[in-house]
Amino acid sequence: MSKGSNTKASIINLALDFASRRGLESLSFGELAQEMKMSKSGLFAHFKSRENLQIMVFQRASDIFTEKVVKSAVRAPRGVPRIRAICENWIRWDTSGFPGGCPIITATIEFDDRPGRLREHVFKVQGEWISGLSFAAELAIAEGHFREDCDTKQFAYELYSFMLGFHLYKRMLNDPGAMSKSVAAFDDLLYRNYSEEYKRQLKVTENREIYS
Amino acid sequence: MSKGSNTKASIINLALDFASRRGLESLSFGELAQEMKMSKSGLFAHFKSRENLQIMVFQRASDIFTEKVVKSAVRAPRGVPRIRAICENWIRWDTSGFPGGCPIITATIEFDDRPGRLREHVFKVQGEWISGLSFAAELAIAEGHFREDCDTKQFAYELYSFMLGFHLYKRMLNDPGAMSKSVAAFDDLLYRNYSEEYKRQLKVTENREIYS
DNA sequence: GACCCATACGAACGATCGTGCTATTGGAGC
DNA sequence: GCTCCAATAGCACGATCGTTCGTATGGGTC
Repeated sequence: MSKGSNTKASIINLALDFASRRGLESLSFGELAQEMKMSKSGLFAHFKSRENLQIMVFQRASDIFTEKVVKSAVRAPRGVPRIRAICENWIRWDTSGFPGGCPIITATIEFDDRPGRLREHVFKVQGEWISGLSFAAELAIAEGHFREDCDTKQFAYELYSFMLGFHLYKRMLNDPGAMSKSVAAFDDLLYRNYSEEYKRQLKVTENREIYS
Repeated sequence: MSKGSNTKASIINLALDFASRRGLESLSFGELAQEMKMSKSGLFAHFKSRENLQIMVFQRASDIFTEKVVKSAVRAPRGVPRIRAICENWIRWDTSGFPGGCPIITATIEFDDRPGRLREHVFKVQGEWISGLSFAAELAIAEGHFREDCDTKQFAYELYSFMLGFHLYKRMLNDPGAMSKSVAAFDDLLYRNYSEEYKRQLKVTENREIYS
């Protein structure tokens, strides 16, 4: 632990910042060493190979993702509140925390046609995330928030698509309306899947708020 | 024209295949020269710099896009038919034609945080495309196909998001249901924006078909 | 036939790449 | 205080990178 692991963690965090901006393929030992003010070979010794470095950096990204987006959302009650928490956490994740936005999206586009260990990692993380979104929708059905006939896989696809759209509007187009467009899309997607019962509950709550 | 321009066009087409798989940053004169069976310096002479090569390759991608997706769709009648044509053309564009799928998406993620001439090109192309989607929705309103209160910019955002989702599901996840999920999402998005009048017309047509 | 200019080639440059090998260090455990 | 081992440094390697330069070549124009 201590010394060695500390610098290793620092290196990975630094590399993660680079990767979020210019991708995992842009990582080089030389550049990282210069930024870390240490020798290239000393830095290299921590990873044994470039591919290992890339994998560890991506692993770190997905760990932070699990912590900040998934685990944090699981604290919210099952059903719609949890799904809303997922959306909020995800937007925050892509907006702040990384200079270049969600490094997982970047890695996905980067490696979708590059066979190898890294692609397998990305594939796995993406698959689990999408399964998680579907599962959250299943829970929403179980809670009576979503319609019984809600297609949870379709829901996951549409929700994730809007997240990708946000990333594009925010990072490439610098659209100041990126957030409001995404929120509107999220809201509408949720509403389309609400059960009649849940809509009724919402109306009651609304009225209570209005007339209280 | 003739000799020189021919080889130059061949180089760009070859580079475009590479770029669709591994991105514009992965292009190197050495590799291209080897594949083209010509000298590195001979190939270099056509472009003067690597950045020029990347820009010309991206320009070529957007030219093909305009031809195969935009111009082809404009031949369809204004309104919903044209929007449907856009969706179909786009899916075909991302599915076939390039070994690694839409090179514009790849370039967008790659350069969204790399200031420079290339980023400006990508920004411009993306902006025009999204404006085009909004405009198609405006025409649909004018034709009476879409509701008067349709938010065309929101429509463009959602439509483009589903395209990004398709790219992800198809290329990274290899989901065989990518196409059906996208078509379902497109259909639903359109339906949500239909005017009452257009829905009525559709029902009549449906009935005619059923009872004819 | 002479000339010209676009096209391509070969060789070389400095830089950087990933990756080995061999010291040197410096702190923890005895 | 000594020993040991993990952490870091130094140096070198072959490869590839983008780019430059000088030179051939060969088809089109006078």
